[in-house]
Amino acid sequence: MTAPLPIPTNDTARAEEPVQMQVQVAVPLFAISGELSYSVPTELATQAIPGMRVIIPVGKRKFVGVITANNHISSVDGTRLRPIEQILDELPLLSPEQIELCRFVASYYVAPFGEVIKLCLPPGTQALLKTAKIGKKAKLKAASHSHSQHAAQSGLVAEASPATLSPHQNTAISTILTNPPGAYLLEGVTGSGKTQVYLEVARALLAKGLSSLFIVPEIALTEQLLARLQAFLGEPVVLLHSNLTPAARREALFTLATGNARIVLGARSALFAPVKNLGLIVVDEEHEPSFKQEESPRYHARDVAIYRAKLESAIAILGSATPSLESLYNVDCGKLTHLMLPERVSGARTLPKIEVVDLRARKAHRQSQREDRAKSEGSRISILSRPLKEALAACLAAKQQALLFLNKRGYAGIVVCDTCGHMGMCKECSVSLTYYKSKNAMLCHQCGHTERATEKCPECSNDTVALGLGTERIEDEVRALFPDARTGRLDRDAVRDQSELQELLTQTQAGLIDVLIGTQMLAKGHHFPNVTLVGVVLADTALSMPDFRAAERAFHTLVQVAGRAGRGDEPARVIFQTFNPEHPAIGFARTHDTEGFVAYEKAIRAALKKPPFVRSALVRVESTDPRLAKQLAGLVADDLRVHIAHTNVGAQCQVLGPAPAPYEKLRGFTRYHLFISTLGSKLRSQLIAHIQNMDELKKSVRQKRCRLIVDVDPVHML
DNA sequence: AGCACGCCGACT
DNA sequence: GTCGGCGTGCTC
Repeated sequence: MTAPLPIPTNDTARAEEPVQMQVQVAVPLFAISGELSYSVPTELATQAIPGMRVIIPVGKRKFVGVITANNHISSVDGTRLRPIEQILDELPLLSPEQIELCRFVASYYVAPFGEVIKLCLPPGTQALLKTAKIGKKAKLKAASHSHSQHAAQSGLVAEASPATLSPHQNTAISTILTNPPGAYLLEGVTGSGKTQVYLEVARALLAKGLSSLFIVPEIALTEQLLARLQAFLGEPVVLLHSNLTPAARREALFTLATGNARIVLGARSALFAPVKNLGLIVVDEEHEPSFKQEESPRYHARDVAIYRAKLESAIAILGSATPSLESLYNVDCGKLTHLMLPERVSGARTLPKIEVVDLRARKAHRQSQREDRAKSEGSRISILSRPLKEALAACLAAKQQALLFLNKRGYAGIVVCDTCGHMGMCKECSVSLTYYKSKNAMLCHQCGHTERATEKCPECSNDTVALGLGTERIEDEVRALFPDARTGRLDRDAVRDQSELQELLTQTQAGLIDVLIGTQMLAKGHHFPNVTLVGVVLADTALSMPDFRAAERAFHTLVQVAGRAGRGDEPARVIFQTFNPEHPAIGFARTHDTEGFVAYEKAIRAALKKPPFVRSALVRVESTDPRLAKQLAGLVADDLRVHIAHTNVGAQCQVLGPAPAPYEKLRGFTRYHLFISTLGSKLRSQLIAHIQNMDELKKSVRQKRCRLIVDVDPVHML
């Protein structure tokens, strides 16, 4: 075939040529990281608008893509392009701001653009189109209803404001509403009325015709906020989270895209929702690690929220009782305005007093422990200290409820032979198997592998012992100590889906459970008015994580768990059991001293050059071939260091590693990682681009001999 | 992810 | 001289 002849042109000649339209289309195809260009048949030219979905040919197959840009070209240039086949919408499904948001997320988090665009699309359409069938229902049509009609389609009536807002609440609300749209960190202890501030701001904006988007860390928390939003705003609220059926999700997106709802509540992915006239984005519990998506695109909802709010000239409010160091740093940089609600609203109790039980001191009470042991089921020393047991007894006697928190599932974390030391390990992951007494099984918390519990050592046939603590064991012990108490367990093993979770929460709130034992899930913002005792069985577990944020997370969790107590009328007690009573995360949590903890932790991060004082990225090489993973990670590190030396940026960055990841083996993949930190984000992008361009690495990735994972602003170091 | 292209050995 | 192996690279 001959090459197209270069056509001599000048502006006049070009202007006389027939003009044709060209569009850029984002294709949700894994290997295509950007957009592809297509010509638009003349009969469709006026209908092809950015934000609309189209069917386009790619190779021999057809896909649904999204038009991200359009421009006129000469028809001569256009002959090289394949034409789009069909336009699927009559109105853009994505706003220009949504497209720009996706562009930012794709470039900042180094994710394929098409993959990010998928976050905005209704389910189904992004898939490969074998036979291009898009139902009529799926089409976004120009028909629209007015808001007033819709609010009338529901019969909701807005509820009046509570008679009294605290002075601090009033100050926060007026600061937010009287200034040009800005980004705020709203810090307030549990019970200080943060939600009321969100509601008042949202209502004021609704009156101006502006929509609001509420993001919560997990689906379970949407329920209580949903009720308050509907009652207070008198508007239908669109729920958006990954648990929706495809049909429900589709309907939610189309309702929003056609401007038929103005209040959205959802989990992190709701940030990409097609909200019209956006006036406010609220990120509640902004310190929660679950706002970071742990698969591509690995975006952080809190940071994307700030970006989207800015893009749409909307207000952003990040709320927390225990703000992240990142947000406090952004306050120092002037990117966020700090608003405080320093006290609980009138009517709510003061924060509960927290007692720390030093588990080391129990050595002095060996004798009494032996007596306890004889009384309980004859096993090892009791997990519950005397003060916690006594508090539990008193709580139960008073017909009140108790929560026991332990961040470990199962009965015991390790099954070991006490003769030869053999330990039950997962064959696919470098972790020990967790013993479950109820299932008489051992299972891997990483990959789910399950095997029968071994009473005899597979190596030497002697007896094995189960060591360590888990929620299942706590429940066992509580039942043994208090046979009449009704216990419930709140963890991923006991509660498998949203409906089971809701049921357990309802039961607890109805007083059908006396002692609720659980993991993380227990700590989140649930409201338990009758809980007067919160026990943290072992505050140390979170501190031992191999992660520079371990102390911060431990502090957050402890404060949040403690905050579950004393939300009703009765005074409450909180007891932390620990082997490290003098650890700052525990000490500052004990006195609810966020400021003190932050000052302590900030100094450490600054000295160690860790986030939020530097920009970071975690680069991981994974392979089923352990040698290759190690070798490639080493190659990446060497190459990167040479590049840094050549470009003379050594003073502005740091490369740690390569090192085996904390879970060195996971689901059969051996994992090595590098931690990169830089002073600015531009240098970080450059270093990441350099890694992605390494020939040998690219080749191995292409041949599927390894995987490369780049996590920008990582939250978990695992 | 597919699918074509192209450069090597075994066959008619 | 031709068929087909799969390693490599592209998809507007």
